[in-house]
Amino acid sequence: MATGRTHRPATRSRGIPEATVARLPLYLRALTALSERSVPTVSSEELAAAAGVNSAKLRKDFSYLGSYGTRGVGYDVEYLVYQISRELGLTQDWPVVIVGIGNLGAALAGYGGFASRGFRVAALIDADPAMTGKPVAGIPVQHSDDLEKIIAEDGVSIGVIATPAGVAQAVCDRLVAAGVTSILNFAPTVLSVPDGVDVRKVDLSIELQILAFHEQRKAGEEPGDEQPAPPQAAAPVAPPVATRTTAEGGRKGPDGDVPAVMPA
Amino acid sequence: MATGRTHRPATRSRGIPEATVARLPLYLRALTALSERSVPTVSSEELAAAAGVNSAKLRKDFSYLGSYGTRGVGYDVEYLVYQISRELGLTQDWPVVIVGIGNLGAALAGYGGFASRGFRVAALIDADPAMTGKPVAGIPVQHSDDLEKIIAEDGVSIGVIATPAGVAQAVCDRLVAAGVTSILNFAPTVLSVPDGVDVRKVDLSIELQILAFHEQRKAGEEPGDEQPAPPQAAAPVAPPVATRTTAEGGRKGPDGDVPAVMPA
DNA sequence: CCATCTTTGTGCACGCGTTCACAAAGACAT
DNA sequence: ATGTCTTTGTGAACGCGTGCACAAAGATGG
Repeated sequence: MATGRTHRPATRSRGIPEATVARLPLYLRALTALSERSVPTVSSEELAAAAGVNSAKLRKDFSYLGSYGTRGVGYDVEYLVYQISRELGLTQDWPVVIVGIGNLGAALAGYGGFASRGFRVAALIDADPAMTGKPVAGIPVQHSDDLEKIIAEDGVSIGVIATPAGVAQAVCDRLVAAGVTSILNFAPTVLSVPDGVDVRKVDLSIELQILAFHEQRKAGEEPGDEQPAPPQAAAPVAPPVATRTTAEGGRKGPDGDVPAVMPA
Repeated sequence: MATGRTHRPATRSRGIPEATVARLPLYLRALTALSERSVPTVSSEELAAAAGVNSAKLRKDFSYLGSYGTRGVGYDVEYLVYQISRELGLTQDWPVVIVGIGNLGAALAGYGGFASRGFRVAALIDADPAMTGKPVAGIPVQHSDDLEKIIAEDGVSIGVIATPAGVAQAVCDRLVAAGVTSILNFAPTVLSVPDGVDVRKVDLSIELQILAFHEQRKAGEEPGDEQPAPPQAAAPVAPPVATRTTAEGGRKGPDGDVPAVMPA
């Protein structure tokens, strides 16, 4: 879950469970694909398979939206697409600003997934004066000095942060002060925001580390249930004492950040 | 959570809870920052604040790793960095291949977060012959014909998919067949893999849609607890009944996938 | 050596999320 | 109409994750 809710009691009084909300986009994608193939109806079983979830879960998810299915038949594809779109707020236009037009920011600007679902890139913002005016993905980059003005004029409420970690919090603060209430953060930092502002984070490094954990476990299992990890109690593995834990022959974390070893 | 486990019973016999594993990288980052500032020890309270979590949760998380703290004092920063790194498997070298060197793939190739934590970009792979040999982020792109060879030679077990959705499953299949057992998927598709292979997905579009949902709710609340969404009970929107949901209107999306609104 | 103070480690309770399993609802054929 | 068959919608049980609150551990000072 590369996500990170920040507060909010839970799911709201009579609302839809958070876990369900997170799956709705998945269902929507599968339904849209069916819609394009002109499939009129689908059963929970079929749709669940397409979305990669359990059919019981899918039915329960839909039950939170209302009774949109027909027993013995299934769900009307078009109708469901509409209902989910409406529930997610995709029937309205959401202007989005992307701050930090480096490699990643540029990739995001050109990402088709934005435009295709009600999201509109209202502006690209970067602090580098050399970037100002330069078109990226067909949109001219604007200087961060104008951040507040841009947000106010376009009524932007969603901001995407693709800046270096060091300035992410500062950018976040300015976005929030300017009126943004939802933030998608790609910078590897924990952002703190006032109540009422939602933050979701996408962190490539974290995802990789989670994969590495499972990968390591897989490798360590085959041999025969070997002791997964010497509880440090003993003396083995690089007793935190002065060792150099390979994988770090003296490399240097670009943004300051090394595997690091340890003196007991 | 932009994540997506695919199977696996839960957390493994005597292992660490999945939720905890997902937070370890977060702690590691905070600890690394402290380490660079030469802070010797830190309390659960301080570290929790830095990582943006609850201190009780943090202590419980660490308890799964062992008793690495000292009551009345806190945790030894360097020692904890080492323990977490080891637990996550970051003390070893993980060669990674990135498939699909478009905007996103290039951004990933240049992302510092990779190299900084034991991950090494072993190869960049793209199907476009025009890309072959061209250096991206200092690494020459290789043609996808050589995918199997590359993976075998470098002993790659982690693959990153940054291709268009249409070919993601095919690429995935090839990666798995070649020996990759962990995949980080950026393509907006549900990948199906055999047991034993882990898949995590990062989907920008989904994250935005979740934000839009909350944003819409925030907007709809102020007015005075207004009915958040007409429950459709009424007569409006296309009652699923007879409505033949025709053989499709004739809408068309870029990569197959449209906002999809609906004939009221 | 004892008292006090800080901070960890964890037992426990609670709530969310998942899954099973089945009754109810409706389509469809006869 | 009636019966059969399919598929939904959901009650109930279970398990994981979270957070409280406190006892135990150890540091520190006298």
